[in-house]
Amino acid sequence: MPKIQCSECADTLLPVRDALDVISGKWKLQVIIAIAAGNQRFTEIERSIPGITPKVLNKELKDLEQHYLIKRQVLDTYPVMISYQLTRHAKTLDAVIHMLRDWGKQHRNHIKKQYQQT
Amino acid sequence: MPKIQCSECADTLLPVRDALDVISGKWKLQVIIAIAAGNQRFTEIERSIPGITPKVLNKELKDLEQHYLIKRQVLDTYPVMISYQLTRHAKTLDAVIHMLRDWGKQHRNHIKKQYQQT
DNA sequence: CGGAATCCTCTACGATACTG
DNA sequence: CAGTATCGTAGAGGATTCCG
Repeated sequence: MPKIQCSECADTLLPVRDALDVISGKWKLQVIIAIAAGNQRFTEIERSIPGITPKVLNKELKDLEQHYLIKRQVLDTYPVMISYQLTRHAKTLDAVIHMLRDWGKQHRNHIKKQYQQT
Repeated sequence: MPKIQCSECADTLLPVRDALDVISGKWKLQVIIAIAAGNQRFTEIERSIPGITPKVLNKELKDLEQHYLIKRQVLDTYPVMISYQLTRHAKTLDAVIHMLRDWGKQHRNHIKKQYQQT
């Protein structure tokens, strides 16, 4: 008999899953960082992320837009240009990213130490 | 020409990726929570997580052990029993999980508001 | 320029059954 | 009890080419 059913922690699991959906995957974070760094146009972003293909970038941009993390803007030029920019909502991710980065570093150190001991 | 190359932020990307590797995926967090909740034995954990199969649980447990998040202990009984427990290192994940949960909640609210406006 | 179309591979995850 | 073995599926991501 299980001591505690996990159903009660849906209150934790669901939001965490929501958050992870937004930032996990191979490219999402790199795209966010690329735009945060000042790259606004499709090709600009594409070239700032080595290895990404236009198809994948396109999909990531759409995903991020659906999550209201970036805004797509059609510039009235000829030829038409597209500008992508982070929303205010996207900036609230900063703290999360920093925390993940710090824990990730600590984790890697921990692993290394354990490895040296054995 | 890209304004800023993403290579410089490997210092962020790599640790974040390390952290995400540990907690992303459909089951990792549920397993951690199940063990934190007091389930120690394989079958106990299995029954506390609806829908998980032994094969998948086994893989997750091995992954978590490799990351030094849980410890596998063979109990000297007959028949032999196995006990899984969180390490001290695993507890350092708490802050990360709470942050993800909070941001996830806030994110869901944000989405809902935007949806109502349109 | 900013994509869309097509085809492909690889890994996470699942169902079911079996074993020391 | 604590797993393995086998088979199968879906989706993420990749390579290449083409389009308005």
